Amino acid sequence: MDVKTLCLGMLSRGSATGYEIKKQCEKGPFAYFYAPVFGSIYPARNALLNDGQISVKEIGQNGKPSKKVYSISVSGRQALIGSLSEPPAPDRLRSGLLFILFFRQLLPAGGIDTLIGDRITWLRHRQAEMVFCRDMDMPAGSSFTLGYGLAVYEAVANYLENHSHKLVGASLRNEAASKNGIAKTEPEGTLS
Amino acid sequence: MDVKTLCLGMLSRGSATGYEIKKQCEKGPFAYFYAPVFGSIYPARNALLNDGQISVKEIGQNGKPSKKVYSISVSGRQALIGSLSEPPAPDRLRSGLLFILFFRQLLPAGGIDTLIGDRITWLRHRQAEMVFCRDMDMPAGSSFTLGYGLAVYEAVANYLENHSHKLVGASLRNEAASKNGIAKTEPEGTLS
DNA sequence: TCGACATATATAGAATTGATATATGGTTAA
DNA sequence: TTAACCATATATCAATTCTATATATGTCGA
Repeated sequence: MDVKTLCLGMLSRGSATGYEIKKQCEKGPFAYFYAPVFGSIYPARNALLNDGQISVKEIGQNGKPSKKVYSISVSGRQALIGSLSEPPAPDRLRSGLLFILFFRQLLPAGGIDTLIGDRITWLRHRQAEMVFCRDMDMPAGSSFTLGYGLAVYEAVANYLENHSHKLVGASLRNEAASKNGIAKTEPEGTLS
Repeated sequence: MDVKTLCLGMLSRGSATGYEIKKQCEKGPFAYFYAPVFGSIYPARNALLNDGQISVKEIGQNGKPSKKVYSISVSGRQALIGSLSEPPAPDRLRSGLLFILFFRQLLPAGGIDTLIGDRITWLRHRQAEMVFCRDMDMPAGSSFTLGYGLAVYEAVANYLENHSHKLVGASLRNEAASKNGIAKTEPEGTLS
């Protein structure tokens, strides 16, 4: 699913500006699975316009910069259905937090609990937003992906809450040991 | 965490070829959070070599194409620690499967259960691989991220197993209704 | 009234992906 | 047996996507 397909998907639910497409990607049932940046959305939207898969209607807003409201065309809807019919690419994730936690033993112990605590706060906040919109009237696909995102956030928040003490404890022990010149208390972890 | 930092992280655990870096990213406790492609790893590795953050030793393998084994340098280790000390960027996810399921009402009902079933099979397979390597001796950071990945896979597999029937049911009802010319049985779902 | 934030668009340069190419040896199915 | 396929190993290029930045205006609170 590339950015062009994502834009078609958003516009299949109703006409919108590029700005609105981006904002819709960041919240509600759509929030969990992909949120491209403006630098991706605007060029993709232009390409779709050139291909005739969407049309535009400019709306002046007395003084304010004018909106450009885009609508999906028949050929755009066909292209969307074509993309949806292809087998999905594997999910792609990049987590900077997990990278840091993985290499925790290279860092001083302080700050790791804050890092994890901040993430838990963020996750709980998102959950609250998502639960709020769960009550709304929506198609089965939307509520399914919303529930999926909620399930992941719940699992991650619980995991962090229940297991962070091990990580923090290991860091403190490691730090104390190295200060006293004692050999490290845990294995290296090498490429096998 | 960019690809250069990822390479430094992998090499901090022991010397390796570019090929080995990629393979290590795909399995074990590292598997869950990022796996760049060769096209990212080789250029990143070249840049690190030019910067003096890694060094190389070419090893001929009678007949076979020769290996280039890379090792992290002191400045590379410092750069890694510097990157690890910066606050992490937010996690980034792109899920083609969720995109398809979200727009399920645009597709024929057939095939959705297969799509979900295949994903469950894949998740259970990965879980088995990860549980296998959980028994090994590893630092606290590795077992923490391994457990994190396992928790997410478990939550997702369970969610798919317990909720896919709703999605498939809605699809079948929708399809039957549209064949009979009856108005659709579920809301549109528009941009608010 | 000054700074921060939301609405709205846009682009250039950097980073990353996807597809493809090369080469060899081992395994597997026709 | 021989062709097809997979694992090891490297590399590059075009297309895609991200990061950072720029512009413009209205609103809201300090």
